[in-house]
Amino acid sequence: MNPVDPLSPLVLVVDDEPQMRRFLRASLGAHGYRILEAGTAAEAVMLAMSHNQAILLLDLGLPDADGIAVTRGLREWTQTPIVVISARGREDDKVAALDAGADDYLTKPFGVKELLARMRVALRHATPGTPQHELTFGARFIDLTRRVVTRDGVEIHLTPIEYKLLTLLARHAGKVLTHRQILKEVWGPGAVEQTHYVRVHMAELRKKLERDSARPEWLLTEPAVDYRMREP
Amino acid sequence: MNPVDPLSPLVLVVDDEPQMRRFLRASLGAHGYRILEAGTAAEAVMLAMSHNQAILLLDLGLPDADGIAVTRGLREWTQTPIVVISARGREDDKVAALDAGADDYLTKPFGVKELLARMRVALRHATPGTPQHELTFGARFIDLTRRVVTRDGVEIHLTPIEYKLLTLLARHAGKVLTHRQILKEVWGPGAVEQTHYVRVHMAELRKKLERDSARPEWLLTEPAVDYRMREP
DNA sequence: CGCGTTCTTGACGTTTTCTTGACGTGGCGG
DNA sequence: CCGCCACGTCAAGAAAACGTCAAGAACGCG
Repeated sequence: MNPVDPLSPLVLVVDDEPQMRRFLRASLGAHGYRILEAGTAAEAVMLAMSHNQAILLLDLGLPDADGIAVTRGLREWTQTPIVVISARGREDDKVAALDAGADDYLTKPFGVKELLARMRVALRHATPGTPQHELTFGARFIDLTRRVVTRDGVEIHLTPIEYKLLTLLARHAGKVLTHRQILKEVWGPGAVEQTHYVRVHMAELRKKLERDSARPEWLLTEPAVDYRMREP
Repeated sequence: MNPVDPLSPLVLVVDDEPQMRRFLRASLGAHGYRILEAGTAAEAVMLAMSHNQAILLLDLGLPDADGIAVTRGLREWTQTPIVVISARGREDDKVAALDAGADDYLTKPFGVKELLARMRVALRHATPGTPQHELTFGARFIDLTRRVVTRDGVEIHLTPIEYKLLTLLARHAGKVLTHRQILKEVWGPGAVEQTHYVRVHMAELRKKLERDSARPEWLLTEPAVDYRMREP
């Protein structure tokens, strides 16, 4: 799995020890996960709210709050799987964490392979039907897990290139992308000169997604540079 | 919770040691669970098919079959949570069991409180009130326990590969699956390049399941990506 | 061993998608 | 005002992907 593939699950790692974070970043990154890191409970909650991560790895020994309370707090508003990683191995700790809403509990030290296996379990539990990765633009939805795009509730068929192009722009919404960047990502590094490709396929995308393709609301042109998608 | 309340969760305990079963019967019974017991894999599968238990506690060291294989077999047709309880504590054993479809893995000896907590986690993961032993789409039914497919009430004979292909698509209804994913799941990781297989067998499936195989209503093609089953 | 079923493989026609070139439009500076 | 440049549009043909059929290999079973 490509590390920057938008379909690879986003993991929010919460641990105050930089060493542990480095370790997890390396291990998970090598297995195709995208990582988000937090060192405090406050940071963790903030990131959890602003990002649509697929799973959360939570250390209980945080400097600014009790991990059990953090878990309970998260469960008030999100169902993202939470795997607790803790140095505390007492049975009561496990029971408390699991009853607070955690989905699994691993005691340090643990094996990476077991962690990955338990993460896979947690990820496949994610209730089917609820997309973990969804992007919204106006009345348009991009369901990244199902690879389905809808507009006003109606499904829109996109060819592979159109879909790639759209997700690329959507992931970098608000940012201006140059021809070279787009061509490299969608067509591969060999086609960096074919600026024509982008124009043709962008036109096709606009026809399908914009109300009036002559006056685009979302897929905007940045003259002399290239394209940009409006932020939601 | 009243111990004899018919609404209390039914637990299928699979372990060949009578002592262990007695222990679990007592512990779980005291917490209001109803118990069903099996000492062999064959017994376990039979009971699992005839009863609608809420959760399954499975010992890996059974006399007549490998616990991993039992797990995999059960996962062909049921989504009942499976908590593995094993004396084997090696990381590879855990990974194998979890990847085979188990939802949790406890190493003997374990604390009852932890077991109960993990059972609560597994139970709250279970999709509320829907024991998925049957899939429906249109006038077609897939009975996963009996491995029988019907259309308009008439039974349809499917070859093993067709059945695998159909259940794969049906379980991921709505999601677009790439030919790589399909080939890996149905034919195994070695056949990832043989995109032809899918086309031929998909055609066969459509002939049997669709009214007009030229204009499929359920088994849809996603050009240049692969296939997708319409959601019910 | 012979039978029927299922799977693999190849060939070929059809459909969809991509590329490519021609041409139109509009802003901007000379 | 004109021409340049970058972008937008359209359509034709090439390329890739898909659907179908059928022959032969592999498999399981009596």
